[in-house]
Amino acid sequence: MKIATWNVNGIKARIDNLCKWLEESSPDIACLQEIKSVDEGFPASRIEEMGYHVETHGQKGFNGVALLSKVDPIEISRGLPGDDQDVQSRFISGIYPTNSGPITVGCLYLPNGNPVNTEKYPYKISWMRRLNTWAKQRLSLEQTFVLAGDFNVIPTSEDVHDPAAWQGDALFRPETHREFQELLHLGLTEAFRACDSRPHQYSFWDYQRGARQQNHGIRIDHCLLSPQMADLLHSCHIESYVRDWERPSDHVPVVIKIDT
DNA sequence: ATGACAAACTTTGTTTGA
Repeated sequence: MKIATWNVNGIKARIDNLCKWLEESSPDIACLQEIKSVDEGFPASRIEEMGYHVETHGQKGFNGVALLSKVDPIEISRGLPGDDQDVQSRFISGIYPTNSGPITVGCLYLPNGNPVNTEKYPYKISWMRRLNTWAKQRLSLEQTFVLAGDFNVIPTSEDVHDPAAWQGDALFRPETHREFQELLHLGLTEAFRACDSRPHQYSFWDYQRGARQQNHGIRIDHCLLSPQMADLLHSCHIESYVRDWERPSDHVPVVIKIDT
């Protein structure tokens, strides 16, 4: 089965591209970020007509995440636990039946964190610690899960065109890398790197400065797998051609294939 | 140092993103 993550940068502006992509790529489960819509404004019916079940966790104007699936979920949970004051819609998780038993899919839009000298950066770091707690709890139960989404983390210098330009940026700071490594050290597998050792494979290109044409990108959309999920991993690839469609998102889908 | 592009709301300017 195919599980995909894609930051669509606005569902209302991207609905045509999304339907075209669902038709062509046909993921079994799709994690969407930055839907930038409240739940009532999400164009669910067009997606349902294509045979997908739709679950959203929206917000007015920005953020917002959604889970699309060919099979109905067993259970859906909205929001990342650990901070009752956090009103930003950045996390939704679902449990889905497969031939290999139930799997949990966590769809996340991790805070960007810039500018780093504002409250936005500590919010990012505390959000990463809450995500760590979420993962640790499920690892202790030996659950089969994937955390898929826009992590807003450039893992290494091989995942960015110009590392020097990103020094000090919230996506590339040592403390950000430390928190990302903490997640990996729990025993999670970063699917793309487990499958593909080539440097400079990107999932985001800025709209500005001809970044796509010059391949000035960054790899910030990731799939982190629990050991039980990593055992099922068949492959992982980035569908970068979607960036060249009319009116594209600045992110492209990242897809994992699982042997179930 | 920063914001050349895009999306959505606060709508003919502003906020946010990366």
